[in-house]
Formats: sequence, structure tokens, C-alpha cells
Amino acid sequence: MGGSDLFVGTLDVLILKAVSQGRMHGYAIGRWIRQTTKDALTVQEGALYPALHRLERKGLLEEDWGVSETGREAKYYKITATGRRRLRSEAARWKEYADAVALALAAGEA
Amino acid sequence: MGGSDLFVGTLDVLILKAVSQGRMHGYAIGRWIRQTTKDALTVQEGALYPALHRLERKGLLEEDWGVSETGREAKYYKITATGRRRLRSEAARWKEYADAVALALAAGEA
DNA sequence: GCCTTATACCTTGACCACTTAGGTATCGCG
DNA sequence: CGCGATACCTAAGTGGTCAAGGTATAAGGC
Repeated sequence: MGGSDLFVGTLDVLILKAVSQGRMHGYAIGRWIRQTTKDALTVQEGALYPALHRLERKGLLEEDWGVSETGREAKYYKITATGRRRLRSEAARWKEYADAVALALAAGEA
Repeated sequence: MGGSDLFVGTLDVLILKAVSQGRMHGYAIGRWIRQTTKDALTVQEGALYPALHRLERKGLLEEDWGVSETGREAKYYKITATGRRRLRSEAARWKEYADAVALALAAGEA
């Protein structure tokens, strides 16, 4: 199994990161997230596809159709310049946030 | 300002942690979170109070009225045994999650 | 030939935590 | 007396995620 629920708000930055690694189609993005987190994070398709459309609408991703490694039709995503900037800021935001939570959760430990 | 939006789902564990440090009233819990995270996290009251009621309903916190340091009526919260167990599991879950995200966001950095 | 699994896309409904924006009341300070 | 801090609360709206469906093709087992 692996892969409990996502903390709302982290999906976008994960997607941006995945696509920043190179042109990738939706299904592969889900797989990328699962694999690079060693099965710790599993993205539901009902969250993934709406998120992709959202990011595309915001101009952070660009889409075009292509053929996957297995020879099927697939919608490929590419990160835009705006998307790359957003990735940087969101990743920084995440880091600050995670550090802050870690700080709080470590409180009281002499 | 400091303190941008919370990532949904982290508030409960922060509250549990705060109260695990000792009997505390709601307003002080908000302050505790802000201070221990060095102003990185600010909890809106519209999120804080509902969360406290939620945790109390779930039996993770117990409440009773008392008098604050400044001499006012205040509703004090105490963590229950169940709450302490939940704190441990949620803190562990958070750590796994944060590690997983960090892993993903670090991908591709030789 | 069939069935399952994996690939690859999608949508709809419901939930629920959070934001925004109010509200009440008391106290101390200038 | 007004203002900020303390201390509690709620209601409406937003919006991301989950659960659960759906379509279609390809590969592999039996």
C-alpha cells in the first residue's frame, strides 16, 4: 500500500518539481512522485488530473499531445518560465514551513 | 507580518504538541505556535477555535474553565492519554511526510 | 479466446479544513 | 476615551482532496 493522504497544498509543488525534470505526461508524474518518495506518497488520480489542469490554467505548465514510451496517446506537460519561478518560491516556502513545524514538534526536548 | 497560510492538516498536531507541554488555554496555544516557530506560523482564530472543539469532541483534549495569567476567564485544555498517543503517531506521520517531500524536492540535484 | 493488470485519460459528488470577516467583553495604557 | 492586547466565539465561502465511478488500449497468463 504505502501512501497515506496528502497534506493539502503540497501537490502543486511536487508536480512542478516532477515536470521541471523534463517533459512528462500525467500518469508518469504520478508514478514519479510515488517512486522518488519511495512509496511514501501516492497521488490519487482524482487529485492529480484536476491539479494538472489547474496548473495549466495558471500558466505554470504547458500541454501537448504525444506518444508515451509504451506507444499510447498521452498528454505531455512542460514547465513554463513562470512555472519554474513558482517552483522555486513554493519549494522555499515548503522548506520554511517544514522547518517551522519541526521546530515546534521538537519543543520541550532538552 | 510573518505567518502565511497553513498547510491543511498540520494544525491538529501543532495544537496537540502545544498542549502536551502543559495545560494551556486557546489564545495561549495560538501564541505558543507563533512563538516557537519564530513567527513563521500564525494560526488564524477562525481555524484555531474550531480545531480545539474538534479535538475535544474526538477525546484528544479535555477542557475546563480557569483564570489566565492576566486574571481573565479562559478555557483551559489538557491533553488526554488518547491525545498523547495521537500526538506521537501524527508527529511520526508528519516526519515521514516531510522527509518524503524533501526527497522529491531534492531530486535531480547531483 | 479470455481475464487480469497496467497504462492513460477523465469527471462528479461529498467532505471538511481553512480563510475571511465579522461579533462580544474586559483590561491597561497613553 | 480610544486603542491594542487578551480571550472567547461563529457564519459563509472557497477549494483541494478523496472516493468512486467511467472509457479505452496493450501485454501477459492460462
